[in-house]
Amino acid sequence: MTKKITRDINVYIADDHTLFRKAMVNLLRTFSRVNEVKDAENGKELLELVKKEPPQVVVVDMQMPVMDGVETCENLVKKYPDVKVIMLTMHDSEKYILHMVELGVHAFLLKNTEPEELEHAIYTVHDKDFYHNDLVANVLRKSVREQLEARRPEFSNVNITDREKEILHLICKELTIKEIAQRLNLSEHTVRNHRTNLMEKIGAENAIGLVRFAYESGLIT
Amino acid sequence: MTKKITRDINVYIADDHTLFRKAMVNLLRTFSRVNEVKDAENGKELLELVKKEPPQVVVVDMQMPVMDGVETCENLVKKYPDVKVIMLTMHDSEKYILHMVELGVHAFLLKNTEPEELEHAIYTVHDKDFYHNDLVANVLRKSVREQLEARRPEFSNVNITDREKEILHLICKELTIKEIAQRLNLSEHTVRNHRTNLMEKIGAENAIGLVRFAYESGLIT
DNA sequence: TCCCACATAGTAGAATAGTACCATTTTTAT
DNA sequence: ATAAAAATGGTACTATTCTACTATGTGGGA
Repeated sequence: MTKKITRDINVYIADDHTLFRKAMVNLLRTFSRVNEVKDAENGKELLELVKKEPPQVVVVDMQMPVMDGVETCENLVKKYPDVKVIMLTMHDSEKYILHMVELGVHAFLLKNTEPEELEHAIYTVHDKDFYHNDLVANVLRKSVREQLEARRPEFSNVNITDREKEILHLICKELTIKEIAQRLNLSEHTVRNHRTNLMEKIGAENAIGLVRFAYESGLIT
Repeated sequence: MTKKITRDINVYIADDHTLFRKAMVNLLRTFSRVNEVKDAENGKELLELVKKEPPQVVVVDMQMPVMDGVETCENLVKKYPDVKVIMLTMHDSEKYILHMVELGVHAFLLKNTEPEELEHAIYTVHDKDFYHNDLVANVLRKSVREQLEARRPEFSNVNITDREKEILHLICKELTIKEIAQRLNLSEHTVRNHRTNLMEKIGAENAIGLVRFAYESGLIT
């Protein structure tokens, strides 16, 4: 049986920088298994292209005006579950990557990767659904392990008392000071003082900052 | 500069089946970078060996009497954080793998993998801390995605406009209405209306609820 | 073309949050 | 036992949020 490489993958690319985008189009066309290549200036254009004729793979820049990669990805995975999404980015920050994986991105590549890796990624997402490079794999592993840490409610830096912690929880539940005071059988003054002290300790400008802290420190999940 | 392969890795193996264990010892000795190889019948014996002279890598069978791989692993990563642990198993069940990663295992291999993969895994955990094969990577990814599903069933169908999203982001940054209005060159009234509409859509009692939504829906990470 | 969603802007008043202090009692740690 | 930290309650004031409406221009979809 002869081994014949077929051009079996259509790839669309979305990036707002024309020069980069056109260069990518040319590069993609040199990949042996890539068949048709189309390009879009932003996520919105890309969605229109996909609507007309869904490709096997799309390559999306995360930073775009009009409709950025995140939003585009959300739409794509929801409406076209068979289209594999490869996200390109300059940020290797953990937050972004984790969020992208949660959304359902099939590969996550930094813009300084070698063309060979992109080619490999395209074939892998097409054949096996997901391309695992070390970048993503390390983030995932760290996340899973940190979850374990987060399960025991200890704060890293700031020393928050039990009472403060209790009140912070209730604040995060959208309770007002009055409601918290009632629930805990305390004076409103007391609750307000606790909240003020919390803001002081955490360095928050307002209650919003408290909630942010609660989420980011893992107190709330 | 000449490239010389040094035998720089000591490997200990723990498995209760003598035949398999001894065969593994022989196999390990054929690996070009493996230096000393010692073997143990169970986790307890292994820990004693490690205590005397910590190796770079240990290979542990998950199913063992006396002290099984899980318990052994817990002990090892706690007391000897520099020793890399490769877990061997017959089960590819998700639960096991996730748990092992949480505990801090550095590689997870099925017993039917090729010797070459074991060799590669040993070098990788030694040089880069963690060996990511598809088995583990897929489990991790699935876990991360399932978490997302678990924490937002009801938030999915809210339709938030671009402007609202933009303002929600700024609210989460602890900006007041006044500050947001200034930054976006809008009337304070407009910003307030957007926020009110957001609260309506989301079903929030106050700004706290908006921030919660932003975090729990993954808008903010 | 007509309608609707969206973004924009407004008024006015009630409710709540936030600032800046101080005082007392209880618990905890040295 | 004594000092420190935490929890409680207070006054007085200002700032901001929240509610409940109305209204206009614009762009996209049926």
